Amino acid sequence: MQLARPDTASLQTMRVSVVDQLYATLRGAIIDNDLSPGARISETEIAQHYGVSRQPVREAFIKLANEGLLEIRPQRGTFVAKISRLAVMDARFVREAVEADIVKLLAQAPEPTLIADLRNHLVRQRDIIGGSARDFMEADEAFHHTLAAGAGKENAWRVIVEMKAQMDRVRFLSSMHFSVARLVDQHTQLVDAIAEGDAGGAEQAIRFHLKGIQQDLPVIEQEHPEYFR
Amino acid sequence: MQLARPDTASLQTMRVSVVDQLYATLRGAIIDNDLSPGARISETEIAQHYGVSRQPVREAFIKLANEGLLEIRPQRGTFVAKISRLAVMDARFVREAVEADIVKLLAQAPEPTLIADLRNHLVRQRDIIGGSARDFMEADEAFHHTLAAGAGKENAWRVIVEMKAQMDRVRFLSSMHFSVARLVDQHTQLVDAIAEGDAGGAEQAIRFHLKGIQQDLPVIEQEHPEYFR
DNA sequence: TCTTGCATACTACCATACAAGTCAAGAGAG
DNA sequence: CTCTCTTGACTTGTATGGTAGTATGCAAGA
Repeated sequence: MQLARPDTASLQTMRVSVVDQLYATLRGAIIDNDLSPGARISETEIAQHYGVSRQPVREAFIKLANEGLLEIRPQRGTFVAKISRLAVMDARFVREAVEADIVKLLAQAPEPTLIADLRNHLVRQRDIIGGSARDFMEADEAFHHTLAAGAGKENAWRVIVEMKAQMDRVRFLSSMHFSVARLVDQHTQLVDAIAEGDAGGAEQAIRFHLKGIQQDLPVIEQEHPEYFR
Repeated sequence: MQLARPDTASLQTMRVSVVDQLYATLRGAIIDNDLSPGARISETEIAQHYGVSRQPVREAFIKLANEGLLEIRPQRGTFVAKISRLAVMDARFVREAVEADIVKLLAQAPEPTLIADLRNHLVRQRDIIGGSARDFMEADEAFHHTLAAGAGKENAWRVIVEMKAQMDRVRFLSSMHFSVARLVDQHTQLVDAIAEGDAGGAEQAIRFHLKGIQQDLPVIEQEHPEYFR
């Protein structure tokens, strides 16, 4: 993975600060387990690797630490945060609470254009069945984002994205376990309930859907105990 | 407000980094409206004021910007974020969703020690009636924190704290409007419902309680339009 | 064998210097 | 007077140097 160098970067890309590029790159690497929980990384090392100074690296580190993805131990080093069972479960809890209220809102006043949009997502998701886990995770994120955006809760979506980061690390590790088809079925039930204006059914569907990780977590913890705190 | 200087700081206080001290100080100043929405602040200015270099100030700024309390405009300046009606409403929405699920959990298995703890909070809150708004806001925060902690959702509480920051700025401005007695009554109804194991009642109580800001917001926006985006 | 002291090589934290973008005031031309 | 351009004083972004705290390995001693 190569970060755009100042000299090679054109004027357009200069709009995005070095910090933001580093942040996005490192965040993706952590979630995709390219940087494994517990791994040690240093400001100097990353700075040299991408050909930038230590300062923007440091600031990217701070952002990731705020998100719970890095652990900065003063004068000791910086490490990819090990997965905390409690942190994942709490993230799941928050996400369920927020998304439940979102789909209730949607079901109380179903908009045909939104329903159509969601059904398009479902079609795309079915195409992915049997494909790569990475592709499905992206499609899944787009689907849930559409739900939040449809309810006019873009700011709430930001919260969910933060929570998702914790969960997605587990998701990625468990990508060989979960059945994409089953998840798409759950999405379908959710959309159906929203379309019918069945707020209770929609709430039940999303809550059940988001409880899925509760089954994966213990399995992953047993398979990769070194990734857990 | 004076930041501890390195030479005066004893060995114990050295544990807290300059960044964290600045962050806490500035955050409080913003919420208390000492730094008003739209106000311009610069890294250099703050650094000189507290006798530190620009770097820790900058990092504190970044943290506050991530929280939506500052707006950093590259090469232009840094400003206290104006209050966004949508951001406040979304923060309220997220908070209601999360706290609703928390109190449902509590009501499903009421713990006598927690109930007693909550009732102690209520007593203290009644003592504050007629007192300063600042005192009540602290007591209110402690009460809601006890709810989250009682459900074992400390990580969820962190999310709420972030959301609260947006709301508290409005709260502080509207402190001459709201009736502390009414809020304490709502807290009492909530605790009663939890104690009785009435999950539905507890949920209804917290949702109603947290909708209060919806009445304050338009009033504040009319009184201080310059604070809003 | 185990402990203790110390040299050494790291680390992140903070200070400082430089670079680059923004904006407004003012000089100068029309 | 009005418009344009330039200049310079800001701003934040990035680079680099210095400092104190921490881990580690080794040597000396119990």
